[in-house]
Amino acid sequence: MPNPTGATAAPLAGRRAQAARNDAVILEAARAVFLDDPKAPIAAVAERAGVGISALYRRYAGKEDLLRRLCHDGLGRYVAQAEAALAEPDGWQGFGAFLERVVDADVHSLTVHLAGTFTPTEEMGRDALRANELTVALVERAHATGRLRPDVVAEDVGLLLEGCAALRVPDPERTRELRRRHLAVLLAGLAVTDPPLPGPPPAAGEFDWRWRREE
Amino acid sequence: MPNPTGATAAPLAGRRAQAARNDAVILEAARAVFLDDPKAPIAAVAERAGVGISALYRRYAGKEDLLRRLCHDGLGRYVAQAEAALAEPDGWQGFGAFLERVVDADVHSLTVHLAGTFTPTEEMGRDALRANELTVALVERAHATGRLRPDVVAEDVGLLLEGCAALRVPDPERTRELRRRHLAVLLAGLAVTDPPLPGPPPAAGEFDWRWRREE
DNA sequence: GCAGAGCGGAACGATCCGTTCCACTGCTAA
DNA sequence: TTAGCAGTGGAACGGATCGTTCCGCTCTGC
Repeated sequence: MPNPTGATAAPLAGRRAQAARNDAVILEAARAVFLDDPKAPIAAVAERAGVGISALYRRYAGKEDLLRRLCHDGLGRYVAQAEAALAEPDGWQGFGAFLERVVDADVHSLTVHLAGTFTPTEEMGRDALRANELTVALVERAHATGRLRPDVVAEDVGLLLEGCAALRVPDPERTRELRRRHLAVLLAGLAVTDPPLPGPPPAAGEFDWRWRREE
Repeated sequence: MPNPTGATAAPLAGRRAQAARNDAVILEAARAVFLDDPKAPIAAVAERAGVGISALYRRYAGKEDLLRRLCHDGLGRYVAQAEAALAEPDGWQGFGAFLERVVDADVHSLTVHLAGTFTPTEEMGRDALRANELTVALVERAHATGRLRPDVVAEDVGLLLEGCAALRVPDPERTRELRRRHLAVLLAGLAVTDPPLPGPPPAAGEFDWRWRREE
């Protein structure tokens, strides 16, 4: 195959420009591939991006490095969405909109499902902590509106997201629709009702086991 | 193998007894292992059962055969639970109890998550069809009570189960508790409320793609 | 022109895993 | 008592997968 990059530089580009373009293309491809299957081979990323494997290894020290970057990005998105939600005037609506956006962007698959496949950096730990704080604030604010049933805790958010992220059909757009439907049921169930939830609520750190280094 | 000499009949002893015991032990181990990880190696099953690999291959033609058996078992459980639920007097309570039992027994992981890893038999097709019919009947009956929001369809059940089955922590007992909590939220959300669910409901067969042979 | 950045993709080595195979054990039937 | 064999444990094999390296090529920036 003599033709190098699939992305033909129509007018003028130069090797440097192509490299810069590949930066984005590869990252996007990696996101799509690992979102679909967290254990996908790295070759799949290269193929999806339309580049060779070398282009990948020029940018990342290895698979773990790429995964770490992806996961960190996801964490950043989560934090950004949470901050945006906290800026909304209505606490309950902000809470719902936050969940919807996170589910839509499949941020959960980028963070939790990728965790454990690499050794986390300190900065990621800090970001994870910040994400946690923001989630707590989000739930607190929702509680303040009186619309959220009182026995819901911040850690429940992880449960909801995990449940939504599990829904998956071959068509991505349809997946998004089904997840929204599921989330709508969940949100309806989270609104104030009479009977309290059964069992002790998820404790802090109970969903962190994927992050812990053990085997 | 008939039992010729009237000496012993009830308490099988010796090699025969071990074999009979292994039948159950292996099946149970397989269930536990593949429930935890649908792609687990077959050696893990043998190890968990405390037997050699030969003991496994004496009973099943191969991995696919074992998986098929396990999945078929799960399908049977689903059908049995559905039939039991249909026998309950209250349609809404029966619906909820059915979901709870299916989630508790992790039947979903045994059926849907194992599908696609083997070529299904005709009988499994028939059972799957029957499971579908029962689910429809269950939802219909729940609707008849007026407690279930009208825009919920039978295929939504798959969504709920998928969402619950996705919840998982290292401790199985805790996993069960968290799933119950999640299910309680979902059930609360399924009760009658004002706003209709967004998007078209999941269509029939939309979740069958795992069953289809394609790649 | 030319040095080298950037790239494609074959090749390599390390696992991993399903399956087969063989030696061994201790019932069971004669 | 003993020959035969059902039942078993586990090493060994062969195929597949995948991360990573490496080599030769192209084209750019100077």
